[in-house]
Amino acid sequence: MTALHLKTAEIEKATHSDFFNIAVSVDCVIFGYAEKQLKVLLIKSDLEEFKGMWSLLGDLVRINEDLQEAPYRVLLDRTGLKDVYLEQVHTFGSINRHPSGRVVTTAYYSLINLCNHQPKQMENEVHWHPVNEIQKLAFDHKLILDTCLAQLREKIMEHPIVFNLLGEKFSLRQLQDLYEAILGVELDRRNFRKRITLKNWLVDLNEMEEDVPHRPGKLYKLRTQLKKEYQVAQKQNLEGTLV
Amino acid sequence: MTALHLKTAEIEKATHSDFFNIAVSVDCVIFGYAEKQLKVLLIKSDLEEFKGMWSLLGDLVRINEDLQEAPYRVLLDRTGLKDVYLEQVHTFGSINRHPSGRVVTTAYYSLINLCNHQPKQMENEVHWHPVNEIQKLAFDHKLILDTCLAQLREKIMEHPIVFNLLGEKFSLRQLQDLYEAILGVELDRRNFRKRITLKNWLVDLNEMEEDVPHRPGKLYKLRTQLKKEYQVAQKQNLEGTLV
DNA sequence: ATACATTATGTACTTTAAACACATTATAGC
DNA sequence: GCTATAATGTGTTTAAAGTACATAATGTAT
Repeated sequence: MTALHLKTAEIEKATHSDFFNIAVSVDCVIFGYAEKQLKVLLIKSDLEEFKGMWSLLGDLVRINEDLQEAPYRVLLDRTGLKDVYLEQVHTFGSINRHPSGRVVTTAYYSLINLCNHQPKQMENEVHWHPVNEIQKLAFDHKLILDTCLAQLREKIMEHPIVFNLLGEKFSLRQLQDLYEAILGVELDRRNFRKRITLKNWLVDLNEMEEDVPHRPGKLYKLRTQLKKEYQVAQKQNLEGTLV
Repeated sequence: MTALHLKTAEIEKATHSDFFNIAVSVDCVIFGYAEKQLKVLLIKSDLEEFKGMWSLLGDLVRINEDLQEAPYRVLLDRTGLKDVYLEQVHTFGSINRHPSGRVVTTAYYSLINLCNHQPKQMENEVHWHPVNEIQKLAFDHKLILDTCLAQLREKIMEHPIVFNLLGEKFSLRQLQDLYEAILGVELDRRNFRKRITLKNWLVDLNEMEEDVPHRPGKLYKLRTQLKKEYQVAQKQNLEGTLV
């Protein structure tokens, strides 16, 4: 008879470490976008075994918080961002994935608007890294990053989620640059425009780009309806620095 | 400073229950196919709180096994099947999802050939249930089932995985019945044939159905190449009862 | 033999995707 | 101011894939 089929009274009598012998953590692949590059927020690992290497932001799940709330807490603590877009991707649980003990970790990726949020990010050895320049990371975090990136790539053509990486207003060129940065391929400008406009995700703002060294493009925003559904207002920043 | 950033020496000094206070389990949504219905293998819950209700097959992850091995062990123990097709879907970790304590569970679905494997299944209050007749289950298992079914539905048109639910040889009608059972919709026979044959998944065996009360259809099998990639030989049964 | 059910195959129409051409509107240099 | 340049905005053409629907072929049952 296995532990899960014990009755409550029995499970309480059992030795604590019989059941609670694996730690549970979350790791966040925090994606940002700047300089036409997809970036990920990393922290210097302070474990001896991974001295000098970079790792994802993560933490143990607390006894009094839901699993799905843990990544929100990690993001709030480390970046000051609230209500970001988060998606669970996969749970990694190889025996020796963490040198300090048995830790099973659930990976989430999040999409945040890098432009609006510079202040808190540089503290504590936390830095943005271009995704395609990352060769290896501490723990199994490179695998986790690759898994999250693959899932992100699969999702972006069907669901309007990349707008979490952009400002409120953007041109189609900016949007295409973003898609190209994520997918790692070049896209045909005319076909891209057609695919996007057919999805009816965007609203033409009847405004033009300003201060660009070429012919200004029209500005668009994500439809309000979809914004509610797929995009999360970054309240903290909206009430502060944002337009 | 959080636990994950403690150095190894420090983590060992800390109280055990500071870190290992959440149990980790796996739950398996075991899909089978019979009588033109998609079925799932369930067990009678023996927890007081869910007396008389059905639940998924699951177990705590052991300290000396990888997370991804745990569902294989559960399937081997409960059904006797080895090398089945398994896919991780999602991890559920709400605080109160398990009445006996804090348990985070990772859900997997598996596809097994129900025809080849009758012997061990009936022991221990384990039964097959038609998926579309299931109203509620113990714990959050109905949510887990729905999540796995949704993921299965998304995957089957792009990846040749449903063949794990069928025997070696099958007619296009049998294959269509299976797709209809999984998707819960009726499909046009002629268009279905076209879509499947365009994918180049099948090999025409130049054999016909036998003992059917109508005109026999051609028999096909999954291409060997794909079988290696997506389908796992059910060794135990292949060496025993199977053709 | 005939009626009937099921398999097997084909055709026309629509939608989607890919490759490519051209006109428009701004900046920059002269 | 004029022109070259570079980016934006809008097409067309062609092929591929998806949908709706029709017909012929092959078996069983009466």
